[in-house]
Amino acid sequence: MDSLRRRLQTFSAIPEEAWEKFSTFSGVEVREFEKGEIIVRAGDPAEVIFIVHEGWARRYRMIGDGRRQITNFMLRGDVFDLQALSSLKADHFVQAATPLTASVFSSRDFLTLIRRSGDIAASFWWAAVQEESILREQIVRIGRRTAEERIAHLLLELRRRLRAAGSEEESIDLRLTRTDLADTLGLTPVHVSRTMSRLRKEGLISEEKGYIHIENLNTLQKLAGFDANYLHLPMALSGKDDQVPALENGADNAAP
Amino acid sequence: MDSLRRRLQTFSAIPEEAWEKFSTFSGVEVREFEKGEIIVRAGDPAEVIFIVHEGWARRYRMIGDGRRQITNFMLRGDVFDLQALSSLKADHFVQAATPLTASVFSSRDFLTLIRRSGDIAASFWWAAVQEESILREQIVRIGRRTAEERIAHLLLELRRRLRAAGSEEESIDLRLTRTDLADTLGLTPVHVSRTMSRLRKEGLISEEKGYIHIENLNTLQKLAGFDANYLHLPMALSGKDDQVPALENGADNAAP
DNA sequence: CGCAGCCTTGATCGTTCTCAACTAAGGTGG
DNA sequence: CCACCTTAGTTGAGAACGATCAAGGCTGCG
Repeated sequence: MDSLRRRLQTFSAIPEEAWEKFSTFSGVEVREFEKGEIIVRAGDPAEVIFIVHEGWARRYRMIGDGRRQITNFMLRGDVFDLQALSSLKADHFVQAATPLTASVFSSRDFLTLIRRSGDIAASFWWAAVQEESILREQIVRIGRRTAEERIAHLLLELRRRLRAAGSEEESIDLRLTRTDLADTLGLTPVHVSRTMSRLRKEGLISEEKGYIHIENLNTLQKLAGFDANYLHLPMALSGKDDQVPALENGADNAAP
Repeated sequence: MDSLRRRLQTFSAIPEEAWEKFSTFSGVEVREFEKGEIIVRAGDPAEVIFIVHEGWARRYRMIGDGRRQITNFMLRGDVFDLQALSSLKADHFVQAATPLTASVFSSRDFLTLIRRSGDIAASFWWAAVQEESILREQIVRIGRRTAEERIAHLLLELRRRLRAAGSEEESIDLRLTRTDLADTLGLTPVHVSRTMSRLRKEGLISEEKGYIHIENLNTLQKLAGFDANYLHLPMALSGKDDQVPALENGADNAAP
C-alpha cells in the first residue's frame, strides 16, 4: 500500500491510527490485469474502486465509427472510479496499458471505511479534485494548443506525475504507441509521429525502446506552456530541475 | 434553495431532517454578480463554495498570448469549486456569463455541514462525479468530433442540463457569443458562425434574440452522436421527446 | 447620430488528415 | 536459424477542415 499512502499523504498527513484502519481493512483484494485487459466496461454498473499499485491504465470512450478518445491515464498511486461511490453505470472503458496490479474495494466497503475516518475521506476528496484538475488541463490542451504543444505538454505532465508517484528515473517509461498518444491528444498517429520526429530533431526529446527522455526540460516547458500548478503537487515532490516558469501567471491570467 | 434541492435530490432523496439542517444553516450567504464579473480568480486561494441559483457562469483558463479555453458552464443548481474543500489555489477563472445569483458557503462551514449528514455528503459526491463526467465528455467532444458535431453536441448537453434544472422552455436561453462557443469548443468564432449558419440552413436549429431553438431534435442527436447517459440524469427528468438513440452502445462500445 | 460590439461572408492560407507505400522490430513455426 | 507474419513507425503527396485576414452589416446604447 506504499504507493497509495505516499499519494494520499501528499495532501495532508494521515494519522497513523487512521492508516491502520485503512491498511488492515479486510475488504481489500489485490488483483492483476494483463496488458490490454479491460478493467471497466462501459454500461456495466460501477461498483468497485481501484487503486493502482504498479503499471498504467487508460480511460477512454468510443464514439461512432470507431473513433476513440482517451480521457486520461491512471498511474501508480492513482485512485479511480470514485464514480462507483454514486453507484452509476460506467460511461467509459478502463484498460490496462501495461501489466497492472491494483487494489480493489467494493464501493460499499469503501464508504464504510471513509465514514470511519475523516482524514481518509479528505484524502479521497483531494484525489477527486486533483483528477478533475487534470481533466480540465486536458481540455485546455486539446482545445487550445497546437500538436507540438500538446505532445510536449502531455509528456511533461506524465513525467511530473510519475515522479510524484515516486519514480526516480529521468526517462519516462512511456510505452505508449503513437495511436495512444493520438487518441489522447485529438490527433492522428501519423501526425504524432511527424511531430515527435521534429521534437527529436530539435533535440528536445529522445527515444529508446519505448522510453522517452526529455533532453531539454526548460525549452520543452516553454514550448508547451507547461505550468505544473494544476497538478497541485507539493513542492517537496518535485525535483529541483522542475522549476516551473511562471509562464501563465502574468499577463496570461488577466481577465479578458 | 429550491433549485439546489431539486438538483441534489436527483441522485437520492434527502431526508427532510437533513435538509432542514442544510437550509437553515447560518453560514449561507446569497450573493449577486453582474454579467461579466469575475467570481473566482486564478491564483487566489479557493475558500468558498458556490451554488448557482439563477444565471450562468463559465469556468476558463488562459494560456499564453491570450488563448482562452472554457472548460465548462455552471447552470442553475450546479455546485462549483468543490475544489475549495481541499483548500488549494484556484487554477482557473470563473466568470458570470449572465447576471448571477448564488449561495456562497465558506468551505470550512461546508465541511461541518457535510459531516452532520451522510446524505448531504453523498449528494455532493454525486455532484462531483457528475461534473467529472461532463468534463470527460467535453474532452471527447473537442478531441474527436468535427466542428458541426461539437456545436450540436454542446447545444444538446446544455439543453438537457437546463431542463434537468427545471427549465420548461423549449428554447435554450443561450446568450453565448460565438466567441464563447468557440472558446469552449476549441474553434474560432468565425468558424462557429459559419457552422451554425449551416445548421440553420439545414433546418436543425433556429435563433432569435440569443435564444436557440432546436428544430429537429432527432436529426441533431444523430448528427452529434449525442447520448445523454454521461449526464447521469434520472429518466424522470427528461422530456418524452428526449428519447436517446442508443447510438453509442452497440458496435461503438466494443473494445478496440 | 455615432460608436462599439458582435455577427456574417468572402478569399486565401496552413495545420492536420487521409491515403499509401515502405521500413523496422518482434514473435512464431518449420 | 531463417522465413513469414504481424504490428508499429516513418515518410511522401495531396486533400480538407478549420484558421486567418479583411470588409461590411446589424443592433443596442450613450
